Amino acid sequence: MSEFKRNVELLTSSQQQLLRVISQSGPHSRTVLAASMGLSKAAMSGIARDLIALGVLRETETIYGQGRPSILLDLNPEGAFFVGISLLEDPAPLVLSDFNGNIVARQTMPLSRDPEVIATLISEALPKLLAERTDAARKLSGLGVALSGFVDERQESCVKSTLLGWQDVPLARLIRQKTGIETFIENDAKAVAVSEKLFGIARDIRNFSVVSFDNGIGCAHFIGGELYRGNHGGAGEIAHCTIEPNGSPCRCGKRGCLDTVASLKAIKEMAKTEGLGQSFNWLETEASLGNAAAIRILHRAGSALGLAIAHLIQFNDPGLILITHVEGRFDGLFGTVMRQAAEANVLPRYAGQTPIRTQHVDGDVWARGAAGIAAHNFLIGSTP
Amino acid sequence: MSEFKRNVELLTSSQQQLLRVISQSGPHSRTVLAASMGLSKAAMSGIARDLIALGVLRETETIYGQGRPSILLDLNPEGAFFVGISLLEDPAPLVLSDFNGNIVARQTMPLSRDPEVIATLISEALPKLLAERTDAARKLSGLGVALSGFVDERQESCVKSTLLGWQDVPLARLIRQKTGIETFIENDAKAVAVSEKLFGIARDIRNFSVVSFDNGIGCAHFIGGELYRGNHGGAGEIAHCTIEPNGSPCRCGKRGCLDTVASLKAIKEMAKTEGLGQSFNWLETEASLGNAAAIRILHRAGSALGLAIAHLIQFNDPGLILITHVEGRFDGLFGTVMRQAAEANVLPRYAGQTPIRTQHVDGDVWARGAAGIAAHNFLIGSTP
DNA sequence: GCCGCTAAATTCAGAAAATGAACAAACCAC
DNA sequence: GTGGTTTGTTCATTTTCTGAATTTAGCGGC
Repeated sequence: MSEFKRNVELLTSSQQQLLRVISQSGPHSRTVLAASMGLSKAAMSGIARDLIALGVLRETETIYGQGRPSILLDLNPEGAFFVGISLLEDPAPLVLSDFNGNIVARQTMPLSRDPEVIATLISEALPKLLAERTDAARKLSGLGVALSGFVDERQESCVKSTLLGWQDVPLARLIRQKTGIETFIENDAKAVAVSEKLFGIARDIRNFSVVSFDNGIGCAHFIGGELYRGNHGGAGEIAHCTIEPNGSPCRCGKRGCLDTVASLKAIKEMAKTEGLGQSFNWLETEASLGNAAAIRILHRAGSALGLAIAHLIQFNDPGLILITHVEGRFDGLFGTVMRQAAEANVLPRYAGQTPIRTQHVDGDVWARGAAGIAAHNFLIGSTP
Repeated sequence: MSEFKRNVELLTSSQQQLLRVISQSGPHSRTVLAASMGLSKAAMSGIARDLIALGVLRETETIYGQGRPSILLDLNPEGAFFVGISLLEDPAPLVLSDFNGNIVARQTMPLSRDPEVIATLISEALPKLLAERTDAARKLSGLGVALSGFVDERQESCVKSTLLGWQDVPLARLIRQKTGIETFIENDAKAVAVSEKLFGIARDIRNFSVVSFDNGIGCAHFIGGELYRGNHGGAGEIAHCTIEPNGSPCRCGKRGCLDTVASLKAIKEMAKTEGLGQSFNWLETEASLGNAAAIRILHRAGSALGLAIAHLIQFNDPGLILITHVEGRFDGLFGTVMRQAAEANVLPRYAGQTPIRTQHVDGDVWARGAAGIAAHNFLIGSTP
């Protein structure tokens, strides 16, 4: 299966640096890029020419100003392709993604809890996935896997996954051995953040945090244009920050975690114990009709999430908070209270300074994010 | 006065990169450094030779293993000198610091609120400071100023300082014009963090946070070996995170900020309203003797600080939390409660994983930190 | 105490990459 | 058009980096 392996070492360190700068700061002209890399225009000219010839970069927009117009250089969406796999669903989706995050092929495979079996299933599903786009297969440059749990700093081993029942499973190595493709694994929320940085709304923002709102609450930070994983790979674990001191017990062993109040799962459970319907949207509708219990639940959840986001802003001063969600809505009571709580609990001089965006995403976020992890390593991981 | 200006441009970008890597990751052998910079041992050999000849680097420890022993390369403390000035005290201290943070000369000057006057006072005090060590004066490579307030991302202008009554004051430019020395200004807590990274306990830790416990509570993060300033220069503002929802009003306009409960000033004020002595150490003594009011105050403050630190750990997963303090103690009730609260409010699997160290520092921290800011820019700021 | 063994650091010719200055290209404003 | 302005390219020169061989400095076994 090693015919899919692409030789990344063909790129010089300057070429890699250029890709890194573009992926971190967005498209720019040769002159700007040269300056920001500390190189001469002459050098940049040659590097850009080579990367365009290789099909990795391309010229996009032309910016007209005083003198000769400048031509923006950007990653060529067709320049490299990545496979992304999500282990959060059964069947597990496999996607083939280009450099813009467009999904050009899609497959599924059964989910297993046995790492060896997963590696085998992937290596069996890959030919089917790649058969749809043989041109992309030749430019395949990496494979990423998103899972729920903690991943070590090398993005190689799953340190702990409650969902999968794993502890210290070197999944990336197993898959790399079976497929011959450069493989990295990552926590689900971090994968989504990478995907938003490379493909989404956060393209040219160097510092931002993504909060993924789902049955659990995940979070990941980009700092200085790179994914910040923390010293033990645990950066962004806002779900278990104490938001209601002496609140309800959490499955983590503490009390009053954000997860027990504001996650979709918690909201649904609170609704259930109040004898209300278990759909988030139904709750929102009831709240808008004046149902006191629904209002109470959504208000409590929204304030909790808003307070956590306020802490995030106070602590890290990001340029953007991006809340992604598959289910649910942020245009009702929950979203309004969340925004109000966030505004009310940051320093007044910072209130309104940090945009909080919410974004509805489809069910392929995790797989697309996993592909993003591979792309991020292709771009950033190559030269530290 | 430009005879003090040192030409940094004499260093090639590889030389600067080497200094940066050493300052971020601590001393290492040539072979390790070559690998981590992606260079050949041959290239490293030459670069190291040149920097040693320039007096910027030096060989320190010899590590014996299998084969030829490796020799660690480290910054030469005598390789560059920096001036640091603190605008937090009156009179304002000026220190001349070497690359190890050793203060080799010290002066004071009167404090003013007029930026022009400050620049003039500095340019007048400098010759006195440098006269004590003419050898160091020749190697002077930068000047840093620490102040209480917000500083812009270029470390050039003070965006806002309540203490000094400033708004958008381009202090660094003024000082640079008067003295001819490369000048940077910085927030007090961030300056302390830089100083601990370059000179202190956090030398070879890439990700850590410093909490400065004083009349106010400051905080700054190092991420990826570099000071993280945040998108508006506000990263680390933990003092105004809401720790007691609907708590006492804070001077910032919100309620229940950490600052209103756990700062030295807040503790003293709470003691005052309870009719107790106003010294922190006295409170600790009383608490140990069973004084209920003293216990209550210290317990409340300690839990609040501990909770904020737990959030910090959950959000950013740093490799170290370093609490610096000039006054006060952390070996009594306050410190114990703080540690317990911090442990109790992080994910159980992370509890105990993040060391929390407390460190008593002398009154020159701010000035030394300011010198560190200059050194940090000399090392890191040169090539982004 | 000598002989391999290992790994760090150095040397040096050849290869690779970056520079600088001059130049071509593309647009705006008048 | 024509002058002004800024981007991007070309190419000989200079700087920097690499690769392989070599030297250096200790370790361990006998």
